[in-house]
Amino acid sequence: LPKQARALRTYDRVLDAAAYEFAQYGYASANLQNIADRIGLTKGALYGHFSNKEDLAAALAGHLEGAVQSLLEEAGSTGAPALERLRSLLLALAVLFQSDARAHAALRLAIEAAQAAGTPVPLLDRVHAIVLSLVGEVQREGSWDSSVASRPVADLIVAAFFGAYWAGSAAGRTELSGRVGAMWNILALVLRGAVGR
Amino acid sequence: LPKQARALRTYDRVLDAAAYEFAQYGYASANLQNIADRIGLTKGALYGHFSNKEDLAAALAGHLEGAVQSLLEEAGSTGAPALERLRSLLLALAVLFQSDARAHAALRLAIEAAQAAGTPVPLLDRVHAIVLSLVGEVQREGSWDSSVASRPVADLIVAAFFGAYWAGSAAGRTELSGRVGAMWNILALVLRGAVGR
Amino acid sequence: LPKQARALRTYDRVLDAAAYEFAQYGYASANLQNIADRIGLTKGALYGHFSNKEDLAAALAGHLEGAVQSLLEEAGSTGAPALERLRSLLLALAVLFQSDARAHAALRLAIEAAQAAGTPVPLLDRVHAIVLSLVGEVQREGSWDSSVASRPVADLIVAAFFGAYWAGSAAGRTELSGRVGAMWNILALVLRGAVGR
Amino acid sequence: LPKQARALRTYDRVLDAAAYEFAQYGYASANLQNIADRIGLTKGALYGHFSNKEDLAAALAGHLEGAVQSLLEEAGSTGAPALERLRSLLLALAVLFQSDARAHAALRLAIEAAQAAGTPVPLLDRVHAIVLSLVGEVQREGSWDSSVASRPVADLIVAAFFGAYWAGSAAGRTELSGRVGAMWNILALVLRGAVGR
DNA sequence: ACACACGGGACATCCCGTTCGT
DNA sequence: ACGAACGGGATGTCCCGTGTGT
Repeated sequence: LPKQARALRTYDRVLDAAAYEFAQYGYASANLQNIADRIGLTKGALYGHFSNKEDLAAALAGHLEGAVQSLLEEAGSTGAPALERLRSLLLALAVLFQSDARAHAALRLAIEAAQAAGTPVPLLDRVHAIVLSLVGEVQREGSWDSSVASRPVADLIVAAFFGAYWAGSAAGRTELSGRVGAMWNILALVLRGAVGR
Repeated sequence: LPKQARALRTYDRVLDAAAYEFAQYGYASANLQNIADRIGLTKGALYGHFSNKEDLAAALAGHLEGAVQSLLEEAGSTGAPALERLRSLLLALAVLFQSDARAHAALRLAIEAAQAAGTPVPLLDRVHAIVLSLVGEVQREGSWDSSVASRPVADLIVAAFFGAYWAGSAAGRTELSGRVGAMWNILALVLRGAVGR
Repeated sequence: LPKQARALRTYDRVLDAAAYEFAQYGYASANLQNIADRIGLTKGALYGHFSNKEDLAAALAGHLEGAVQSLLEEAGSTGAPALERLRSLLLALAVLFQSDARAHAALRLAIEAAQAAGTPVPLLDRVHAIVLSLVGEVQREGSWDSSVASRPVADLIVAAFFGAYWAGSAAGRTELSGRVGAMWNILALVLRGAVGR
Repeated sequence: LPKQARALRTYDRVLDAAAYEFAQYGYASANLQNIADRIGLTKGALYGHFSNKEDLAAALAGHLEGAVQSLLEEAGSTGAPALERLRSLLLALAVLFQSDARAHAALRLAIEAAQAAGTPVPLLDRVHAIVLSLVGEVQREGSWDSSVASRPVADLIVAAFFGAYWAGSAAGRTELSGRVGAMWNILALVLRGAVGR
């Protein structure tokens, strides 16, 4: 673990540089030389902070894990109506992936790893489970039509938000949260409207 | 000529093997030796059909291009109500990416290339444009509420369908079209419901 | 496994070049570039024959293993007096390590590995066991004094012969078998002489 | 001064740590970080005492040089029968390499260097010369048969003792002097026995 | 036309030696 | 003076693309 103040800052700069590189090129094409160059370091200097390329990716994954964990816990609490917690969760995720380059990169790496291994993406599974649970609560609270199966609704929500992330990641991330907000309004409108029928 | 016939078959087998490799590992980590091994060929034989790795990817991209082109043209025709054409387009895309390994791989490669270049994915842009146009038509036809801005609706639809693709690609592609159909039902229900209010 | 005639020759040339490099510099300091240069190859070409540096060392070890195995089996047979078999074994080992560069290198690598791991050298243990057994036979046959403990005699023989190898390896290997022969004469003389007393 | 005293102690501890590392892994694979870790220092601190890796090895070599020099001078003196001086020299060398980790390491490094340079090991040459001289004296004193050529006898003795060192270094160095003593008894027995013929 | 071997180059890894800050 | 961070370079690994033989 780094002990000096400068080392902590360097560690962070390395992590950020790696995030941009991984997000742009993926794991295999990410170039440690580029990462070092981005912050004026040498490859040898990186080795003092991370023991190898995979370790860099793991650090990003840990960062994402922590950020998502707190959001999911917040969404699982009972302090607010389920509808509000669901909306907050989705917007918070949108803001996270838009503003936090490390989370952005870690998500890409997680998806790549899952595709290579032929396994589901753990993060998406967990988010889906929470969303599914919240949709059920919202329906029981009477805000949304209970006759609609909750699983397709959860599928739709998760797919839409992560799909927006992918589509938006190429188109420029600045507008992600705005578009996610607009999409949410549409969704909420129609799901609420379905109740009124 | 029989020689040409076998060559064509080999060409196709190479393309399929490359599709699976690219879909699983992405461009950079795809291994030409593995591709050759998948169909019992040697690397040297590959170069009789494709001049290099990029050429393989280009062939897959061309395949996807052709398949999508016909779907988009169909959606742009005027032979059916816009709502039906929109539904058909989305389901057809779902079936395409689920059943056609080459399209699946080409989509991943297109997204990777766009992310590396920092440009939008042309395919997604084109689909989005068509969907946006169709949503407008549906609204003008009175099937959906015209007071809702059509762009967020198109965003939602595109994001949801390609998001479902990504989420589903990890979770097993067999159920993709089923889930897409269910999601479509939800969307159509609520968008129609909004009209009824 | 290499299939073509040229490949077999190249494989052998690589093995020889590696033997000289490993024998001279040991495992860690052996340079694959040097090995390739010795036979006018590139490092990349080596990769077609050996998957990595350790694999090269393993091939040499396998070579030594086979050579020693046949010598030990010959020494364990019963076709000749034990004294003669013991003498033949030692001279054959001397000739082996003097004339076979691969065996020479493999022995050095085996010793290095054993030192790093803190374990005994399997090869030396096996030779010692055979020698100990043969010494016992020689004593029971009456050629050597039975009142002398056989273990120190075996220790002496093994130590002398492998020690001669080490001392001789630096001083030039050409005279190894000659010196070993002379040493053997001394040993046989005195051990036989002890009987006569 | 107390400062100097501590520095001397640290210097010694570094030397010991380096000895164990060099003895186990050889020069190339010895890791300065490991050496520092063994005694709770950092690499930077090492460079306060030694200017580089080679300097560390040179210090060990100097240590061995001094120890061997005194033994050889003792063996060259005329205060005792040659047979006794020869026996003492060999046992003293055995004890040295068994108990003194620095001497042990330095011997390995000396042998490695000689192998890399293609030159004989100076230490072994000097020991061999002394032993050869002593064997001649012993023969002239009438303790051993003069008709036996003294060079092979010296070869045998040197090879046996350094061979025992190598074989024993892997098998555990604790019993080295015991085995050397037993081997000496065998040698002395037979060489004396040869006289009796 | 295929199979195998080979050339070439890029990259991750690794560690020695130095330079900062404390 | 000690220790962490850093620079630099060498080397093993790996794979794409080309040749040579069958």
